[in-house]
Amino acid sequence: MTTTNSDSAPGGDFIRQIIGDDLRTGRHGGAVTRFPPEPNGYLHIGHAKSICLNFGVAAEFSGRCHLRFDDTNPTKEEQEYIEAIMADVRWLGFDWGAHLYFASDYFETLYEWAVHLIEAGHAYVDDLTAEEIRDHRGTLTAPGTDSPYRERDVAENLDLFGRMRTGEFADGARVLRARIDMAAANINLRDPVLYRILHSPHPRTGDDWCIYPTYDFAHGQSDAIEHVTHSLCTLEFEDHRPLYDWLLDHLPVPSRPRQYEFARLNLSYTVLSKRLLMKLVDEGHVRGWDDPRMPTLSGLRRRGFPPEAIRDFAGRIGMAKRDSLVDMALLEHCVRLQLNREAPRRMAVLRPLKVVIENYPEGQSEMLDAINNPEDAGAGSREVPFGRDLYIERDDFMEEPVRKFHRLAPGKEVRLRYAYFITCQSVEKDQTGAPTVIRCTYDPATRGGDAPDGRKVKGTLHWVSAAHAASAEVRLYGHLFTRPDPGADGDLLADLDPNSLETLTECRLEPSLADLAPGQPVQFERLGYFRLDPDTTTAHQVLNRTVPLRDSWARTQARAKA
RNA sequence: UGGGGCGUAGCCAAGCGGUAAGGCAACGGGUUUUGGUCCCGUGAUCCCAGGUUCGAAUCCUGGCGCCCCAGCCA
Repeated sequence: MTTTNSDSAPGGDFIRQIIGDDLRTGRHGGAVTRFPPEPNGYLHIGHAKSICLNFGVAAEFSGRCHLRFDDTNPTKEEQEYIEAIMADVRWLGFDWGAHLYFASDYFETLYEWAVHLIEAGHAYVDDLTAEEIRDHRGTLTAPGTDSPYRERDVAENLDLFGRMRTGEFADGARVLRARIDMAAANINLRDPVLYRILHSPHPRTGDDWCIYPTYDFAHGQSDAIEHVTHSLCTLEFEDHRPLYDWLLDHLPVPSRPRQYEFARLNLSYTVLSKRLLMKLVDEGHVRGWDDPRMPTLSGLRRRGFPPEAIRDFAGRIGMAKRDSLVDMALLEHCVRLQLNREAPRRMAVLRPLKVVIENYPEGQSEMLDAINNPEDAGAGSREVPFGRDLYIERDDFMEEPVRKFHRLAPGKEVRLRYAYFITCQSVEKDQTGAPTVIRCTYDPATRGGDAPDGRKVKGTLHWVSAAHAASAEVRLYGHLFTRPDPGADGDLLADLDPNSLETLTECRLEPSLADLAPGQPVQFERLGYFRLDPDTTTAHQVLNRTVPLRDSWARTQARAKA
């Protein structure tokens, strides 16, 4: 038995327990799972939970995991999504090897099996309209009534179904239905539709078909064809399991998969529904599926979330059957954990405030050593230029410091990281009273940041040399929504946070950042983790803030205000 | 008043009749040239009520609450 993370119990979650039992008792020789996306949108972090489960289980139980597209509805599916989904799964770190499949690969077999059902009297062609079928279905508490076409004989059903295939009828004119029980308490068993007429070209099969199987008629059979042993899906399919089993019971399938359901992921301050995400994109509330505020894998990737962090997150949230709302803070924690290990440190000033070191010679500069990553001795160090004119963060100066403010203020001494102790001598302000230039003196004896006399300073500030700084645009992201459960009051858009994106255009970076590589995460000391955005050009760097560093000072201040 | 699920700390989640793991968050403390990281510490009797048992979060009965299902979507 393998445990992937510290918090999983010896037996693993209920799914791993079931699979472990099945292998132990010899029910199966190995575990075969599948991740079955419909190519009608982009993958989001909820899918990542399923991907990590399916591929994870396969790896842990020496089995395999297939990537199978559930492409049974050509009116909603596109090649663009197929490619994006494959790229996302790979990026997340999983490999389906040779096992790439499409439900559409099985259309011919599925058709033959439909004929098999008809011949056995288990399916019939129904001429009722969609509305009539709905009316005949009954309600949650009242049984349905049989369609007048339910007793058609086999020959007529066969003839009609064949003519459905050849394109003789218009969309919606007829459907093929399973002949089960119109009075079943489970509505999915009230003669579910198996095939519908859709004169629509398919991304994979083109114009070969004008009838397409429904999800219910394709999924379980596809599992069986691929010899999937454990078909893992979300809770809303629980009601479909009796139908899943019924179909396998009545068809000459080559294997017998079983379906198990787990709770889908809900994450606070965002939505995980392809429909709602598409709405945000279509209505322009975000810039696209890969907007860094989106919970899509492409959005998280652009934002700078490492795939390792998402996998770690998937392991930590557990796997159960109860509805839950996972705290976004847990995801951010996983991101920081990973980035703290791997991201080299740099200095950047997001909201610059000019500092002049009055006793530092004009025109002079020097190089100072800075450690690249205190968490990784192998990361080495670099040189950072220092000079008379510097920039510090506006937040790091207060003319009238509040209690416990450890940063720069008139008369106070602080350390400039890896540089010198400086003391604020005077402040220049504009008409509004906002500081424009801070005049300081430095102590040459504190080069590197240590005072030989042993004196201490409370604060250490990041800084950038004005003469050497590069300029950049930095985009800060917050939650897309203002509340943990957006839309709970019925109006999703009303819960959008208008301040979820803040763009800063006056940022100053230490010169070594000029050759930051595209996929390279970086920590700006005291600020957070950042990564180049694809909007970057040779003339203009754009960085995304992946996630800020934890900031206990900001928390203390917020508490003081409240 | 139909069927299917689920109820353990603010949020996740172990537990599988033997006396409530762990993570996140929060709060306190230590280390610190990032108010970062790291380290230490602080919280529950398990939806409710009965019952079985030497012993119940775990078994039984009855309530209560929440989620899903009436697409020719998946």
